[in-house]
Amino acid sequence: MGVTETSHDACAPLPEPAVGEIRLEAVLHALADPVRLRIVSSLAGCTDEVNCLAFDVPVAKSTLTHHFRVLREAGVIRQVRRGTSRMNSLRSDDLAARFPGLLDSVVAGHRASRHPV
Amino acid sequence: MGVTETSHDACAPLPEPAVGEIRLEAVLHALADPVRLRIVSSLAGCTDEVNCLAFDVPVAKSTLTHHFRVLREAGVIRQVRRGTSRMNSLRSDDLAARFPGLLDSVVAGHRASRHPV
DNA sequence: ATCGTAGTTTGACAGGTCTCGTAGTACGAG
DNA sequence: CTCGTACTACGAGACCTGTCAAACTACGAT
Repeated sequence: MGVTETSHDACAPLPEPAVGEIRLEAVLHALADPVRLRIVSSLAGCTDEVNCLAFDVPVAKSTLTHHFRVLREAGVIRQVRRGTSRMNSLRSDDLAARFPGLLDSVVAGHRASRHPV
Repeated sequence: MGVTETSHDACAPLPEPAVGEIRLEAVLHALADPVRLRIVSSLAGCTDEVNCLAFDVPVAKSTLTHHFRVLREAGVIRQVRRGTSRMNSLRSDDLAARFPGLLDSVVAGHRASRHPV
């Protein structure tokens, strides 16, 4: 019986807004937090997926869960279940399609303000 | 006595951060509110200064004062006293210098999402 | 089957934000 | 000087947010 694939697809991304549903205010609000900005900046750096606990932000696990949900529900990131982990990736293409240049300028601005050592 | 000009210059802008002091998170937070986003979008449209009550946002006067202060303290707008009015203008150049492309993409995104009639 | 790892859920708390109405200030016009 | 206009200041209330700890679930490894 091929129930495993239909009932709960282990590789399907968690609930997220469609490209056309992404709201500007939600994205700006999601990016306006230092912890989330740092996460996004990190994600923009590496090309492939990263699990949730791989970020060196000084917050508790549950707080991290909260921030990842805000980012996902705003349409900034995508989360996919992979074993016991959640792999996160930026929705760069979707964001660029809806708000061209926004993500790039934010990430660039964040890097610049964290004055390169 | 020429006290009038030195003690309180009627044309000096109200307290605002210097260009180098503008923080990305503060700007994003300032833009993440529907009322303020609308104000900024309006200001981006007309080239010259606009007084505070010239915006058709559905909020009380005191609320408007609050929003203008948030925008000014974030470094998004400049306020200058002119008679009994406060003339507001976008700090487009300063923002472009510090976070290139940010303001443009936000304003463009806001206009686009308010689906053109 | 047992254990450890990764993450979620819940409840709680402190603090911030948006909103308003009312009262007050500053300025120009008459 | 008096009046109206434009805006600010000061609470106060409702709501939202970021944070944590503790208990829980889901999965893989042994």
